[in-house]
Amino acid sequence: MSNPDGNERVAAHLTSFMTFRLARAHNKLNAQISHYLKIYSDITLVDWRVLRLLEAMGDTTMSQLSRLLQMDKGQLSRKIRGLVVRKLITSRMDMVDSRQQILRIDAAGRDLVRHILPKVQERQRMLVEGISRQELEIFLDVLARIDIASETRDPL
Amino acid sequence: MSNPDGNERVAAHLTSFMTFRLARAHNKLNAQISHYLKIYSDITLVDWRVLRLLEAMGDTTMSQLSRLLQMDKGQLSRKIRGLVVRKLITSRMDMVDSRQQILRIDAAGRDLVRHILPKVQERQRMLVEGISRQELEIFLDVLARIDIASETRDPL
DNA sequence: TGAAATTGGTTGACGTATCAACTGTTTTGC
DNA sequence: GCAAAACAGTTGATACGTCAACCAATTTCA
Repeated sequence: MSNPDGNERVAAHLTSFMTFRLARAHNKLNAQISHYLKIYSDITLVDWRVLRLLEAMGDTTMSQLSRLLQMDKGQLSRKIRGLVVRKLITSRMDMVDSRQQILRIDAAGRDLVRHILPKVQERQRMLVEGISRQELEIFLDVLARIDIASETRDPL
Repeated sequence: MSNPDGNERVAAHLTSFMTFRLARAHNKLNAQISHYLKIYSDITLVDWRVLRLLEAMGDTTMSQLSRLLQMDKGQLSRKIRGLVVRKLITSRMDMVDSRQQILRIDAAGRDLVRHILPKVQERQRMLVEGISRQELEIFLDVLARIDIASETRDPL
């Protein structure tokens, strides 16, 4: 890894504030999409992600959602209850493993997703406007690798 | 480890959505760095970012930090107060514009940054291990463009 | 088989983020 | 030069995220 031509130094410079920039972009993206969701519905960003996942995946469980969304299971538990109360999703006990419950999106939830999705996709399109496919692929690839690398919690 | 059934496969397709992936990576990175900060100090992630910025920028103001961190000014106000109380930074009134106050990192704050920074940089290095310089440059460039694009709040 | 460990989910406590209202200060524009 | 607008920062209400304790069901393995 050590490189006499200063590549490492340059890389160090590049990566300084990398997570900082990522956090910044993330915050702005969240603020933007929350704003849109507020205009077009009365659901929050997390609600949206849960509904979107349930719509795409079909039946699933809380712990699976928790892993996918990389979200606290306690918080998710409360969010799920809210969605059930609002009749956007349903929850029934799993007959095989009675610890878990099977979540399914309801007709109303599906309607909501289908109403909002085009607008979200349009925003998505605007975000990546002017970015080439190749650049986007590299971006997503690097992001995925960072995602994986951020799993280790070994002391440094 | 969870075995990849059909649901996971569909979910993998769904997570190809960029903001979703970005949020996920962001959450994992935050959890990881907060964990490290807890081990090596008693400051939070936001505290760290403020100190790091102040150390790198020299004197600045709250509103400038708010813009840079893309963070709520109210919350920042409370965080700043905490840092001042702990004598990690100082705050004095701007003689030219008495609305604002000038923030500066204190010796103790600087020491803290210098103590933690090497460990943060080491983690940073681990994160980007195996990613070429060119890929990194593209990644950061795309990130910057997404950051800019996420500013618009025009109705879709 | 049965004790110990793991897993799915709930709840409470507490810190943090967000939104809005508010004070005081400076700038803008007629 | 003055009223209106914009700006810097503070505070309060409330929603959200995080951590840890906990219960019940299931799996592990000596």
